[in-house]
Amino acid sequence: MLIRLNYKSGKAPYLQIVDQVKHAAASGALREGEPLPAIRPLAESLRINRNTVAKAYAELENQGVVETKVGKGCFIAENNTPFKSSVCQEILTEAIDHAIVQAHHLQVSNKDFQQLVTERLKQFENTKH
Amino acid sequence: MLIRLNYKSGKAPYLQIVDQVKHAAASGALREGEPLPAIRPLAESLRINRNTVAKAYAELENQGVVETKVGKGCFIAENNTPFKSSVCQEILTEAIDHAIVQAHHLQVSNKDFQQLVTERLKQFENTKH
Amino acid sequence: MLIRLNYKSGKAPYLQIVDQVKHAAASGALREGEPLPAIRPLAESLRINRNTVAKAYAELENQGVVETKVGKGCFIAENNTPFKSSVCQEILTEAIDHAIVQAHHLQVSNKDFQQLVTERLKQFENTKH
Amino acid sequence: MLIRLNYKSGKAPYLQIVDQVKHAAASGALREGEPLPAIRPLAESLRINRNTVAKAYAELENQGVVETKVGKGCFIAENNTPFKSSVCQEILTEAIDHAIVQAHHLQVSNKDFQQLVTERLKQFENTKH
DNA sequence: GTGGTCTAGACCACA
DNA sequence: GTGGTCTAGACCACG
Repeated sequence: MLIRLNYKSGKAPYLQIVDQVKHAAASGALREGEPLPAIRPLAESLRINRNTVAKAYAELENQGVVETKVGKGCFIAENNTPFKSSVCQEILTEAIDHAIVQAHHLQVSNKDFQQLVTERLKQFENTKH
Repeated sequence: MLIRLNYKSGKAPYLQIVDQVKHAAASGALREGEPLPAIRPLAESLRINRNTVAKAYAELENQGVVETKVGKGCFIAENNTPFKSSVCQEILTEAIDHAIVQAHHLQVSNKDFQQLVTERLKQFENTKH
Repeated sequence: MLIRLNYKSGKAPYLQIVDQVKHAAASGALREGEPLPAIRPLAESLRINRNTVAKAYAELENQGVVETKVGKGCFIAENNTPFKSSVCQEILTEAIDHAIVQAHHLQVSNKDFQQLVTERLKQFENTKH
Repeated sequence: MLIRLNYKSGKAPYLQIVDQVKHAAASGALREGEPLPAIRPLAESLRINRNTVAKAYAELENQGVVETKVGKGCFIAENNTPFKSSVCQEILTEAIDHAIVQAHHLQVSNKDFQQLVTERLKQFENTKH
C-alpha cells in the first residue's frame, strides 16, 4: 500500500496515515488480511519518527480497522466493515467542498470550475492506463 | 468576505482562515485597503475562540498580506501582489485532484462524482445568500 | 502628586498608577481630601490614553482609597485608612526581595549588596536636600 | 539554577523568568552550554502552567540567550555575551532604588530599612538550601 | 466597539 | 521523558 504525506497541509502526520489506510480499507482497495507496510521502513521513507507511524497504527487498531500480530506486523482486520455509502459520500463531500471554497476565493466561476473538474478527470483516466 | 471552516478536516482552523484570506487576496477578490471581518463577529459566526481568528490575522500580517490598525480593524495590505494566474490554477488543481483521488479510493464513478460536484455547487449558492 | 510610569516593567500602566496612589495615601504623603491630578492632563503627561487613567481612578474608588466628585475631580477618601504596618512591611519586603533576587542572579555577594544599599541610601539623602 | 516568582508584583510571570535567566547568563552565573531547568518540573515547582515557562524559554531563544534542542532540553547559547559589569550594576541599582523609594513613601527610616534588608538576606539563605 | 497579550489545557512529534 | 503548537478564557490599551 502506498502512503504519502502532505507536509504543508498542517494536518498531523499520524492522522494523514490513519485516514489513508482507513479509506483504502473502506473502499476495498485493501482486503481483509492484507499487510500494512512495516513501521520502520515506512517511517524511513516518509522521513518521520517511528513513534509517529506506531501511533497511527495503534489508532487504526483502536478503531478496529487493522489487527496487530506481534512479531508479524499489521494486517487489515478480519471483520473490517467497509464504510456505509453514506460515510463514503461524507468523506468525498468534504474534499469537494474544500475545492469549491478554493475556487470561490480564487474567483473561479462555477462553470470554469466544472470544466476544470472534467479536465482533471480525463487527465486521471489517461495516466491510469 | 466569506470564510468557511471544515471542522472535520483535522487542519488547524487558524490555518484554514489564513489560506482562504491569502487566496482571496491573491486572486484579486479582495482589493488593497478592503477590510477583513472584525475578529469577534467572525469568531462567533465560526463558533471558535476570538484568539484563533486573531492568530490567523497576526500570521497574515506577518506574511504581509494584511495590515492591522488597532482599534480600527484589519485591511488588505497596500503592497499585496496577486498570485500569477498559473499559481491560482495550481492551487485549485491540487484541491480538485485530492477530491478525485478520494473518489477513486471510494470507488465512485466519474459520472457520480461530477453529479456530486454539481450538487455541492448548488448547495453552496444557497447558503451564500 | 507625582506619578511616574515604568514603560519597560511589563506591569499594566493602570496598575502602576493604582499602586503609587495607594501607597502615597497609605503612608500619609497624601492627606484626606487632597486632590488627585485631573485625568486629561495626567494622561497627556504620561502619554497614555485617558481611559487608562480613568480605569486606575475607578479601581481606586472601588478600593475606597479615593472619592470621585463628578465635575470636581478625584480626592483622597475621607475615611481612608492607612495600611496597617504589617501591610506596609509586606509591600516593602516585596521590593527588597526583588532586589535580592537580582543580586543573586548577577552573582553579587550579600556583603557587596548591603554596601550598595548603604551607598544608595546616602545618595538619596543627598538629593533630598 | 534558582528561579523565583513574585506572584503579587503584577509583572507577567514569563517575563520574570526571562529576566532572571538573562541576568544570570549575563553575569556569568550560567556558563555556555549549561542546561536550564526542564520546562515541566520548573512549571510544577513555580505552580504555573507548562506553557508559561515554555513561552519564557522561547523568548530567551529569540533573544539569543538560550539554545533549545527538542527532546533534549534548553541550554545557555554558545555566543552568549555577558553584560559589562557596569550594566549589571545599573540593573541592580534600579531594583534597590525602587525598594528605597517604597521605604520613603511608607515612611520607613533608613535604619529600619537596612535591618529589613539584612533580615530578608538571611531568610533567602535559609530557603536556598 | 477595535486588536493585543498572558495564562492555561490538550495534543503532537521526537529521543 | 523532552520541547512545540493550537485552542480557549480573561484581561488590557485604545478609539
